[in-house]
Amino acid sequence: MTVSTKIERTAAPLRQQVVKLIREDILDGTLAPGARLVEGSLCDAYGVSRTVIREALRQLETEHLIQMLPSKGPIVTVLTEKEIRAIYVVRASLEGLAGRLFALNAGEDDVAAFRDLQNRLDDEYRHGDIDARERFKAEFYDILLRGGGNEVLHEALRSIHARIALFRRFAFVDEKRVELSVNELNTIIDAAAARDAEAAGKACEKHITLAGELAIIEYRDRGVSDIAAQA
Amino acid sequence: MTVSTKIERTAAPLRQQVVKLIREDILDGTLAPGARLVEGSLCDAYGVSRTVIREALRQLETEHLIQMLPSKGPIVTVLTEKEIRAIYVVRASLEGLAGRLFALNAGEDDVAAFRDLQNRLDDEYRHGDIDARERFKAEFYDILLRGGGNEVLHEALRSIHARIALFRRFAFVDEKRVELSVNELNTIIDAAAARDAEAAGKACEKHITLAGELAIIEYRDRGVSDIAAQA
DNA sequence: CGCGAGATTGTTGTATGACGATAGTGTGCT
DNA sequence: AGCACACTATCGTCATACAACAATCTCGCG
Repeated sequence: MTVSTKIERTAAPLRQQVVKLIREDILDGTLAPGARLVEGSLCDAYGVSRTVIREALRQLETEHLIQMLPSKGPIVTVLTEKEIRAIYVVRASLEGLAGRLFALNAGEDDVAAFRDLQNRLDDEYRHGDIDARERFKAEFYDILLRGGGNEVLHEALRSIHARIALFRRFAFVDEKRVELSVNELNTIIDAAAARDAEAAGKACEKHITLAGELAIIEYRDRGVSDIAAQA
Repeated sequence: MTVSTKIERTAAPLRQQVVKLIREDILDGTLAPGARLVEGSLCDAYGVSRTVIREALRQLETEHLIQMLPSKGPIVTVLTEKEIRAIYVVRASLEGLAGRLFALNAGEDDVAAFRDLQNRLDDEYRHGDIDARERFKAEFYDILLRGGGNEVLHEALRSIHARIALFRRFAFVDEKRVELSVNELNTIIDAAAARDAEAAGKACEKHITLAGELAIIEYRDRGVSDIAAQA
């Protein structure tokens, strides 16, 4: 159980802080897919009672970040190739919707934010390191979804992004993919700013469809499936 | 706390049975939007410990079926008009995807099941009572999503359907809407059986967009918002 | 020396009781 | 009547306990 920080007992439901910490540890790979989450260890690691841990696990389970093996306990979710494909299909569709909604509903300030982002694309994304790219992409989605004005979609995509966080990172590593991404992002922003809902939607969808194909390739190349075996 | 059944202490995690029971009580209106869910009462009602109840609440909260009011406790989620709109927009998009996926991926047996359903459309849906229509629609989605072969989409739509279960019922009440639905369902099934992904997708999407408009009208007509006021 | 039965351990599922914090409610005093 | 204060209801959290079950280890027996 090698886990990042302990918890500071300040304010806001403890369990939410715990959920956040565990989620972060899963998303950044500290807790690898297949890793067991033993309640007792988590109590020690985060310094809270089993009650809190268990409730946090319940939530993470509902978010599909962990799976309960019957009479064995929770493990970090191990995705199969089929599941990854399925997720990317849904994700592509939802992000297509996000693109359309932005074009339809975004305020001028959102468009301006997109344009600003576009200006920083070269510095921060093309020439940035992995973390910079990740931050950039987070900001991109922030603007895209805020502009779309659909909180339900926002939440749904947040959930989906979390489920495949490990694979999303791959896209930031492959330099060839980064070049493609830059073009795609430019296309999306241009279409969105031009209020061309159809084009923006298609561009977003295509962007994710390609990302999905890359994710599958990476999934096969790297021994991600090995991790599953250890379970 | 007027709640349906007690729990029989047999097998399968108690909390899952409790989640199921509470969920059913919410979906069928036994627990109305805005109703408070007091842990103690739930313990009595379902005959389990607070531990179990609290974990169940955590899950229902993540599913958005209940909301936690800070320092007040959980209530059955009260949807605003804006949220309903947002949900229907996402739902329309996802069901559009479901239609396309069915056309692309369904096996001949799925198509046959659809055709069979189509034959029963008149008897069971057009001339059925509300419960019959609800069952029919459930079967429709079962086939549609099974044929699409995307479990992630299946799950996402299951969740969305649960969130607006109360509004979905409206569609089964309005006779004029039922006639429209019959046509739409016929269109969907025809397109899906013809493997016309584009047409099937569009038909599914349109079906839900119309349903969403009806839901909003019903939401305004009936004093659904009154319930929110009591919170 | 190997193998299987039984003991031991690790972990979850569930229950119980306790306590502080907080918000709502009621009561009594002015 | 108005306001302050005590009381109550409820949640959040903790600690503890125990049964059920699986995995593992051990020891005795062939």
